[in-house]
Amino acid sequence: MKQQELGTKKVTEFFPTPPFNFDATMHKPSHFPSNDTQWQPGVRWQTMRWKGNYLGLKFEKVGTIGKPIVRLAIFSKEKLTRGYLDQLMNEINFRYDFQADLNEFNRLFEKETLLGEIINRWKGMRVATYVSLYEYLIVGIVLQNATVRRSVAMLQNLYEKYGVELAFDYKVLSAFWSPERLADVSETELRQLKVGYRAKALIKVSQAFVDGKMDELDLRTKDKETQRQTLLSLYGVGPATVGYILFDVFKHYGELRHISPWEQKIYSKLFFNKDPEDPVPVEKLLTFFDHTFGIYKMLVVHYIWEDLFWQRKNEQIPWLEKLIRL
DNA sequence: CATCAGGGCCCTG
DNA sequence: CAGGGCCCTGAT
Repeated sequence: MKQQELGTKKVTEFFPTPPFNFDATMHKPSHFPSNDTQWQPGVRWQTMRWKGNYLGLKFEKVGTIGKPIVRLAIFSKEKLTRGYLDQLMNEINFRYDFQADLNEFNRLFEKETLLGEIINRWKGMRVATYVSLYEYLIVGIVLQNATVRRSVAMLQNLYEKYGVELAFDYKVLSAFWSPERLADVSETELRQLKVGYRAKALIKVSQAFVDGKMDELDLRTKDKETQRQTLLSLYGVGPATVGYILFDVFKHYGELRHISPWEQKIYSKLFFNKDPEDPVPVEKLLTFFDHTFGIYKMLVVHYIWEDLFWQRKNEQIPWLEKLIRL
């Protein structure tokens, strides 16, 4: 892997809408580990490839939940222009959902007996996506039909062959390749990285970004169903992957219409205290979420989901361990 | 040892 | 619209 030294540093600040929970926004314990990021309480490091530049980001918690400030150190090879920085800050505001208004959401659910407790515990948590749409698609594809261990290995292999290592703030973290880099490689070459039949999808998705068929900023201006159809037109991208993207990347808090078997078991346990061996039918779960949580249904699920995985960091949850295919 | 489903999706009939 | 196949791997 090539390495780049990011010696230039520029510090700036964000003012998220209150209430804002730094750690719950900047670290999602349910995500699988990858070498492009690192977190400790109050600090998150992240690599970023944006508009042709490689960047190292270091976010730090400065303010409080009620008066939030996020300090961001941006590391780059060359000095960045004012215009570039302004657009970068807009992009980060969007990806990390810093300007979200969750007042109505909080008001609607904070009084509920069990849910309210969870929402209050993580009050101000945002739907943060740390990568671009293209990069999220790559992650989505390596997740398909694989164990966590295998997905981690696939992404690692791809990083080693096509990615870049960025050295900044005394750390070395991996960063993504450009879509151009993958668009013309052979399927055989990719298959050597143990991605299996996903090779074809990785190439075709890359090509869609290169020839402009897929454009993240343009898609953001479209409505949800147009976004869905556009994403579904990508080879190797189906309803499951698109569901995650509409929520995580495009911030549709009510997007939930696909539930995979392991998620079904977890929801059955959490919401109905049903044994994973005998889960609630998916159709019933979907109707329940829709009727109870409406336009916020996936956001509610996200709070409960992350709460569960935060617990898992501290204590063993035996029934959960069985459902996570490591 | 074999078989099978899977943190899906495509293609066929 | 149902069902088989696909890279692999872990479970049975």
